[in-house]
Amino acid sequence: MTTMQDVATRAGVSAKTVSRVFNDDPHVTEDTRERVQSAMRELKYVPNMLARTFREGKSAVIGIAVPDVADPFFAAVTKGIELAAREHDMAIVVTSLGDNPSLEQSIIESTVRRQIDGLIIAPIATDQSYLSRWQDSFPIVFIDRIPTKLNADYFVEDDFGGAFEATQHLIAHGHRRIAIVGDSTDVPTTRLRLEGYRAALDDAGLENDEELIALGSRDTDAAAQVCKNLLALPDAPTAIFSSNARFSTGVFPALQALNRTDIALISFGDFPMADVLQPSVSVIDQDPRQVGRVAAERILARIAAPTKRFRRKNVIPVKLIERQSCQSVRAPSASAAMQ
Amino acid sequence: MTTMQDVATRAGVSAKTVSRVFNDDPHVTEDTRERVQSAMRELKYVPNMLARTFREGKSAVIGIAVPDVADPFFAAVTKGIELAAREHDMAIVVTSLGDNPSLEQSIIESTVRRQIDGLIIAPIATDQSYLSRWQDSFPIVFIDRIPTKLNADYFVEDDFGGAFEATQHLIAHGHRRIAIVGDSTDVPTTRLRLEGYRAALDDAGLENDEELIALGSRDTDAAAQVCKNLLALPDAPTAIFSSNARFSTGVFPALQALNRTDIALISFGDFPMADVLQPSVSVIDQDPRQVGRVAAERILARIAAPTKRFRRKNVIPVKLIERQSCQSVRAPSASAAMQ
DNA sequence: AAAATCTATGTCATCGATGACATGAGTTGC
DNA sequence: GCAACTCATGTCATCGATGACATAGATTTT
Repeated sequence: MTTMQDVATRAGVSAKTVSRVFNDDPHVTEDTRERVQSAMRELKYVPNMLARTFREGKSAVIGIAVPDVADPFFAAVTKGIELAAREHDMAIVVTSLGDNPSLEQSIIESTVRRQIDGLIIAPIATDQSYLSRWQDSFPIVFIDRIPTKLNADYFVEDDFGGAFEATQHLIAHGHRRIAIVGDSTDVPTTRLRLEGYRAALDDAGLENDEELIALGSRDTDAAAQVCKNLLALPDAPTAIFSSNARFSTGVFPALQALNRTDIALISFGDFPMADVLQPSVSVIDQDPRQVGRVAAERILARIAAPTKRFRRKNVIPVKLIERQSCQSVRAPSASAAMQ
Repeated sequence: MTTMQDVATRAGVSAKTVSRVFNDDPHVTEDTRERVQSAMRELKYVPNMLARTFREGKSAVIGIAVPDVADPFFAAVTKGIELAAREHDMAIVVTSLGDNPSLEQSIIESTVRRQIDGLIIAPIATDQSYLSRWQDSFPIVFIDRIPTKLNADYFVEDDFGGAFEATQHLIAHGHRRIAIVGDSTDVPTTRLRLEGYRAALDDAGLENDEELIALGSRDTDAAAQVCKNLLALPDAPTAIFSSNARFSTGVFPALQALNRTDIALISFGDFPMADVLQPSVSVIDQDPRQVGRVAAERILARIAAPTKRFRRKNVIPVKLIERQSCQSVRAPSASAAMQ
């Protein structure tokens, strides 16, 4: 590993002068500059960023913590963050939080030790108060899910609005018995989506049948099972609102396996191939890449202007993409109910 | 930011003693240890990893460079690497190389400056000789694509074998005119898959019709277009071998749009929802998570035993997952040709 | 009892780059 | 001709943690 001192010796100057050349300090003669530069080339000098950033106390790194990097939604968010970060020569350190909320804090702490300059987190636990001690060391931005027991910037999708619109859409297509499938209401996102769902039903004067509220699934397979159970009910739903994209990839195959593609389906969150499935699946689209970008830009803005005030709570609008999965009224009981 | 010195002052000892307590050095009296520990707690001391790793010259970070983090294949690879890395308390710095080969080197260099302890790369350029200068600083492992103009460890899927098997599978189902769709043959991976395809045709005594070799697409949309052109040929193919998963997500919708799901399709690389499409798509499965894990383990093994010798070239077997998309002979011309 | 050994703790230097400040040579102005 | 400046370059200290080595008591060995 070549250091500045090595280059300095080779060029017959002091390390400081090499530093000056490297940082384009104007107070260096053309002659010296050239000698240093060729020494750098000969020795293939590559700066040790660790040394520089350690001195600055910063690392030029944005930490990212999401439930799962391999999830298409978070993968796209990560991409958005990366592209924004690169424009400022910052790198990203990515961490998956997994699905065990009790590990969140320790995973985050091991990231924080690396002196990150900012943290973007989509939390899985129900208490982020442990983050407060770092709030004046570096900016923290929440995405997808709002912080709990902590005040911090966040960028979330319009969970309530999207769920409301999705449910309303199903109602407009004649459905009266609409189920909601999703994970636990411990997740604020899910809670809001449930509220949106309820509000839409209320708005239409429809009953909130608790039997149709099938939340609490832990993974895709569980969601598929829940879906099967719903359809086995005496008074089964004619439509399903899947409150997150990951579970939709479980619900859809389940419907297909039961040969019940007559059941309408709408998904909160687009997912790969949703547009070419048969029937193609209507979704509430969230534009994850954009979420990543705005979160990264907020981090960068806060780094650049630590005292400036910003809007804490940011709700990103979502968009209904209508496809086939709830286009026609396929539910006989629903049309009967309309009379 | 609390430093060891702060803790030391609070506990009335020297920084070194704090360091000893932190690193479980046995030469500390129980009394001192407790005093230091409670000082740490009171001051919420979090070690500055940057300082420690800077001193060691290492960063406890594995760099990952892939064409696109948001691609499901590479997202899964990344996850595999992350899980293996975490077991050794290492973090991952992820970078997307994009699709401009001329940027590869500079993107890698900015990652290397961070004193990474290892690099896992799925390259996009056709010359990695620039990496040679770091080969004795830290281990480098290639995945998915073999290095060009450089000797380094690699873990690739069995491109030739997988393509051979896929093509043979189509042939076994009665297809005689089989097209191959994919990106440029500049990509070694694609070249090998083309060879596997050709070998299978040769084996079966079938002609290699250059008209059916439709490589060189740059993205998903281009692949879709190529697919349309193929079907417009006077003597159109009855089956398509899509040489990568990303393009399959373009080819499938194209077939669907043309209402030509009678055309058999097999994809090199599984992709989300491939199993629930109609028809579900047969694939050559690569197990990206495992690729990530073995690559990470190699990096860790090389760090642990720098002089030990390892197998450089590693080919990971692939597995044909048979689904509906080429189950039955739907190609009339093919069955006619069999007579 | 002196010497050898061990124990708990401290002091100092170090990793690489870079700010603060110093130095010495050259230039300008009166 | 010398003060006042400018400019190129050097020296030193620093960031936080930690190895190498030192020291001062306590304990054991002979």
